[in-house]
Order: sequence, then structure tokens, then C-alpha cells
Amino acid sequence: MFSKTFGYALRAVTFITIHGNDGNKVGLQELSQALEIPHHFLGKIMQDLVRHGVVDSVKGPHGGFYANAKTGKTVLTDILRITDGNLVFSQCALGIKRCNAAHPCPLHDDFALCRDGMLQIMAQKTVSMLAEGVVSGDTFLVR
Amino acid sequence: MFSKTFGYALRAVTFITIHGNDGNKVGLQELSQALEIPHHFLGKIMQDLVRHGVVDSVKGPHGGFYANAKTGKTVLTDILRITDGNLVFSQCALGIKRCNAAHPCPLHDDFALCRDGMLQIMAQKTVSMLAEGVVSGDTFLVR
DNA sequence: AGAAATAAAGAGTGTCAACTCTTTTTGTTG
DNA sequence: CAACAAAAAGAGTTGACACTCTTTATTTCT
Repeated sequence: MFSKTFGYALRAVTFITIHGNDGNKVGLQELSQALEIPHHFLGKIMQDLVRHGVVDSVKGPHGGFYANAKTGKTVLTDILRITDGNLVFSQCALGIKRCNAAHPCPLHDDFALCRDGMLQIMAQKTVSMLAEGVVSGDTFLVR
Repeated sequence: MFSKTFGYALRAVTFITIHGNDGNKVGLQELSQALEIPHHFLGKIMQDLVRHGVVDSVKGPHGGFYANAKTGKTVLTDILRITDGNLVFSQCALGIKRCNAAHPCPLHDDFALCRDGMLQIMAQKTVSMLAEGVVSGDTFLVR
């Protein structure tokens, strides 16, 4: 459904929301170790997130990533759009090109309902909501 | 979400249910042209479906694929299992390995609800139900 | 029996996501 | 300012999926 990149990005941003605020920064090293994500691959993803302003970063010794004003308010579909592009939002379950409500494939209605439901939930959930769940011990970012 | 192979397989089986019964057979040529699916690739997929008994085939002149007693009763998850394996049924949205109800990722509950809903629908829908929709002109297999 | 048609089988190719490694740039700190 | 630490950038590798091409096996028809 979603790419691995999306999972990595979401987990990383959530981790930074928890541990990278009030002047604290999270290094790439620490981030990749804590979340068990390949170091260099995560670097590229973080680059992209910084470029889009989802998180901020500073270079140099004691540098790293940290949450900005936008970070906590970012909704999951924002991140999905960055990592997976816009295609996820419209593709047909059977891969038929001109599949739409007026010219539906046999699965169109059921699939659209399911997919749009998921996207709607993800459009309402913010990163800080996820962070809350993790802090309270209800949900987990690793393993 | 699902592989192209799944879409190809489902469309092919539905087409055969409509056009390959009562002694009629559908050749690979005809099938791939009607559904606009790459010829040789579809051949491999059909092989697999025949091996699993979803459809039958005969070689030689005027050979081709045709529906058997099982074909119409096949449910969509049967085909999904053949083309995409069992992983689809259990994977985590964020790619976390030991993600489950007792140790959930932040999206687990929402995603499981959505995914299981879709799979449940697909476990109840048979190929002949799809064929009905196509025959009545409500849904389409091409383009 | 021989030719032709057709599915089956298998090897080969392209592309992309996922991952690794190396180099460069930027900023900090002593 | 020199050394160093960390992110940024970019080239390289791998594996899986999607697709193509060629060869073989099987059946039918003349």
C-alpha cells in the first residue's frame, strides 16, 4: 500500500517530535539506531523532509534534526505526498487506467470506499497525535 | 496495494467466465488482445491459474482456456493468494515487523480495520459476481 | 504421419524501489 | 584558523516485479 520510505519518514518525524524539541536535536546516527533504519537511506529521506520544511536541521558537531512549528501539526497525508507522490490517492486496484466512478472496474466502488476512508483518517491525524500515543506507551515505533 | 499480476489475473478469469464456457474456449491471443495485457506475461499468469485449478486449458489448434466448475465460485482472495502470496494479508502499514494488536504501530488499528474490511469484501465476492456486473454493463474490464 | 496451432516452459532484459558507499559541504569548537 | 563532526549530495549495488523472446510440448487436422 505505502512505500517503506513513507514508514521510515513517519516514524522518524514522530521520533523527532518526541525527542527533538526545546533545543534538543536528534542526530542521524541516533535516529537510525533508535528506529533500526538503514543510516544512509534515512539520510536521503530526512533531506527531503527538511527541504519540505517538515523538520529543521543544523550541520556540524552536535548538529541534527529538530521539530519546528510545523512539525507537530503535519498531517500524515502531507508526509505521504512527499514520499509517495500523488498517485496513491487515485490509482485503481486492478491497474485499469481510465477507471473512475463513471467507468468503474468491478472493484472500483469497494476499493475507493476503503482507500478514501484510510486517506481521510490520515488527513486528520497529525504527527503530534502519533507522538502522544507513543509517549503514553500505547503504540510503538520500533520492531 | 495489489500487484499488476493480480489485476491481470482477475480480469482474465472474469473474461473467461463470460466467454469461455459451454464448450467455448478463449485463446491466449484473444485474451491478451481483448484485455490489452502483454501476451507472454499473461501466459505465465494463466499457467499459474491453471496449475491451481482456477481455470482449465487445452493445447493444440482451437485450444485455449475455459471455465471449470470451480472458476465461477472462486473468490477474489483465492486469486490474490495465488498472485501475491500471503504477505498482503498481514503486513504493517509502516513496515514494522512485529506489529500486531498487542504491540501496535501508531497506525495499526486504523489500517487493520481498513485492510481487513477490504479483504473481507474480497473473500465474499466470487468471480461470477464480477462477471455479472460486466455482462450487465455496470462495470468494465478494459481501459 | 506430418504440418500447424496453441499452451507451457524457461531464459533474458528493463526499471524502479531499497539500500550502500564515498565524497563534499557546512558549521562548531578548541 | 585548524580540526572535526555532522548533514547533504551523489554514484553505485541489489533484488524484485514487470515484461519480452525463444524454445519445447501437446493436440488437432488433413
